[in-house]
Amino acid sequence: MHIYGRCTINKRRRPNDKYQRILEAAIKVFAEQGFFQSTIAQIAREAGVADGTIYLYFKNKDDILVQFFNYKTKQVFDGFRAEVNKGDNAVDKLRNLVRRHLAEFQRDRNMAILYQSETHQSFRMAEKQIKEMSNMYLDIVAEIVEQGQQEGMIRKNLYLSLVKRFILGAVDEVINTWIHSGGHYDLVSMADPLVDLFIEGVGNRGQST
Amino acid sequence: MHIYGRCTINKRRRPNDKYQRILEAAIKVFAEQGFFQSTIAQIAREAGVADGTIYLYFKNKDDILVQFFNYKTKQVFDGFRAEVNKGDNAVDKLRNLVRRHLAEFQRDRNMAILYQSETHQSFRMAEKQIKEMSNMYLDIVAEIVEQGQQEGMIRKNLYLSLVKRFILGAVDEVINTWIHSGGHYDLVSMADPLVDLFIEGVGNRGQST
Amino acid sequence: MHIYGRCTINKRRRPNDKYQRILEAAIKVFAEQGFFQSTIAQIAREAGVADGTIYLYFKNKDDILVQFFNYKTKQVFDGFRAEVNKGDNAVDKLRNLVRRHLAEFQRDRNMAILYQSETHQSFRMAEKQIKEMSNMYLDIVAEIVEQGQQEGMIRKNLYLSLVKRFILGAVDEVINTWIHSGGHYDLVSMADPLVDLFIEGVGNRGQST
Amino acid sequence: MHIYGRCTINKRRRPNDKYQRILEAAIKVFAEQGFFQSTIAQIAREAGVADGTIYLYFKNKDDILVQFFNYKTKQVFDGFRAEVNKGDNAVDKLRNLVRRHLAEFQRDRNMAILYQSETHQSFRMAEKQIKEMSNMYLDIVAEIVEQGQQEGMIRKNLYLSLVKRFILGAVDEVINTWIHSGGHYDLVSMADPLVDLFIEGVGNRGQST
DNA sequence: CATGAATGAGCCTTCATTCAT
DNA sequence: AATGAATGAAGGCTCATTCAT
Repeated sequence: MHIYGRCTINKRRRPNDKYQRILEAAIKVFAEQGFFQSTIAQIAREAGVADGTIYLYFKNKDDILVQFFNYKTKQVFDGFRAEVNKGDNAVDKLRNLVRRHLAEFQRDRNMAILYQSETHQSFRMAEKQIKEMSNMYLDIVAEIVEQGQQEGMIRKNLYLSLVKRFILGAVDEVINTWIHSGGHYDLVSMADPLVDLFIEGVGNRGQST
Repeated sequence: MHIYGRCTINKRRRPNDKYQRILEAAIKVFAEQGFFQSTIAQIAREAGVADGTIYLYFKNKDDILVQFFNYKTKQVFDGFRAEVNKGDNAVDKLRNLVRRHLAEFQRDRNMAILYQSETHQSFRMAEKQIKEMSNMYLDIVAEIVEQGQQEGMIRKNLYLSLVKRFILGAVDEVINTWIHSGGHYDLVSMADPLVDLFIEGVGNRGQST
Repeated sequence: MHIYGRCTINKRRRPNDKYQRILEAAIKVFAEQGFFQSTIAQIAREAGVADGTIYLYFKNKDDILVQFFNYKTKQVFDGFRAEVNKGDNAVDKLRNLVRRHLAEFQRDRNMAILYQSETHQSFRMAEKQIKEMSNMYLDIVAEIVEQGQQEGMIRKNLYLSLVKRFILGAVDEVINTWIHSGGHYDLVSMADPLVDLFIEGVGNRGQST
Repeated sequence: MHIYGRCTINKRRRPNDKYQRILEAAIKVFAEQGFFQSTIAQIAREAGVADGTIYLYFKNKDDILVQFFNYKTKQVFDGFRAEVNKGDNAVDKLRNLVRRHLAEFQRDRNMAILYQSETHQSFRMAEKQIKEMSNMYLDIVAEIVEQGQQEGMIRKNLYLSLVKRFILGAVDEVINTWIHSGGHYDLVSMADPLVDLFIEGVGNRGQST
């Protein structure tokens, strides 16, 4: 009995470990070579397991990508809302969102790379998950903007759904550039200037030059 | 006599025709299924030629993608500069750029899809071409911004390289959303509101709410 | 305990088995159709494995040929030296060499065919291995001849490097003829008459006719 | 009648030129890369004609090889007989044969390479032609040997069919070595020492060392 | 006669997935 | 649970051959 107890403890921990290891390994390999150019064998080697073992934790290759969005990315995006709520006003909240977004993607570069790649495909493996996450993000932005409008910090004559994309797109591209430049500079420091651009735009409002 | 005239016309057009037909077919197939999930056989069928014929015009599968950037996309981007120059001031120029950008990508949706996909990969087939084109775009934006600063329409305390990404990213995301929503609305109509956001931001500058 | 012993035996034999089976199958197919006209599918069918399995044991099609020379042929040629050493004098040694040569090639007709084919190509897949083996053979012959010269059984006014080719060539051709005639007569019985020709030549030395 | 005469002259010369050019080009390409690794396109380029033109003169790729044996090689071998007949006695004739053999193969190295390759294949494209030519050669040798036996220069207790292979094989191997060494030395100078070996063998006939 | 663009059958090789151990 | 050998379908690419010009 106590013999099996030991096993059970191991079983609940170990497999989970292995799930994590495989997922992380896959993210790394996918990030480096792209999903279709990565092989199960490469992921297995990176994870230090046998090829077949992967199929004990994932239905198939596609499923790894789905799990990436379901588990890894979801977690990150869920953190956004909490972070946003720490802000007092709309601008603070937006700043928190952008800062956290950049921070998380900087913290896990492989995730950042894979996320950027897969969300910009035409035929997306995890369409549902991506749409969901993207919508969550856009909803947060929408809420912030609407709150800001009520607070008087954000103007009202805005095409809201465009504003959402405008903000997400800018952040995305900042990340994308960071990725393709090798990721050697600090991404978070872009947050404040970026939010400033969102709020103020580039226009000169009548001040002297 | 005039009989032969007809023939000559045909003869000079044919080879070019086939290159074009294959390239267009490939762009369509790539756009629909992604580069790696597309097969030479599919492209050939779409183009109405035999599989082997493709290799008379392209070195290999990868080369088709490179040619896409070298030929199709390059042409589009080259048109941007001319369009920009038609503008009188910086804001006009920016508006022209964004409008043309959206118009071209709307005009050729498959190109838009493929361009968006491939430029956001981590391992990019046509890295050189993409970098070149991206830089050209960013240079144009930079020139516009600098001109705007001299004209007094754009404020001077700006992190220029961030502004470039900010603008490109927003446009990119607008296109991306349009693509994933099925491309059933007018993309060009987003140009003016978008440029407005670039210039004015979303902030409320002290007017009454 | 002894239970595992059985398993170990099986486990250690299996992989080797498949390597052998594929190699033998390949030799047979190559012998029958020639290297370039043979397909991986044919070899796989002959070996009773799937096409892909071949690539678990061989890098590619060319590698099978290289392994043939590295493994199969090398082994045969290594046996020559031992056989030669059993002879007392030079003529005995030569006789042993030729006899063993013919015997081995007769014993494995497919090997004989493949060896003859590939060593006479202009562009040889396994150039290095072939050169090495050929040189080993010629060296053996040279040693025999030199010993024979010291023993006084072989005359001294000889162009040694020509003698080597003279002997190897004659043996080769005897094998070649045997192959192309269907291999239905005894090859080894040619050894003694052949060595007699090497030693005595065809000339009539003044004896009465 | 005379009408056709004119045409015949033209027709028989011009096409013949091209036929020759293609055949020579093919021999060169085959010699360099082997039959199966050579392409019609390579041959066409080497001959300075279009791919399709080759099919006006040859039925297919295989046919080029057949024509090589039918035309090129046949011609060379036919010359052997005439050369042999110039000899007075058997040994002279043998010397003439070997000398001419080596001379012809030295004169056209590509022919030599191709001939050696193809005659040693197991599955031979031009089996009939090769057998025929080989037999012609062996017949000549047989005649010489028999004549020599009558003349008393060649001993009678010989296994004739073995002697034939013995001689052909030695010459073949001398050529083969010459080919694989780069063909930079004089092949014909091997003729006399080689014939000496045929006649005298390597044995020491009782003379003091 | 000559051309060379077009064809499409065929082959090598990869790799996701399975399953006996 | 874990393994990794085995599978075989699928795809990129080549090239002998044809045929309209």
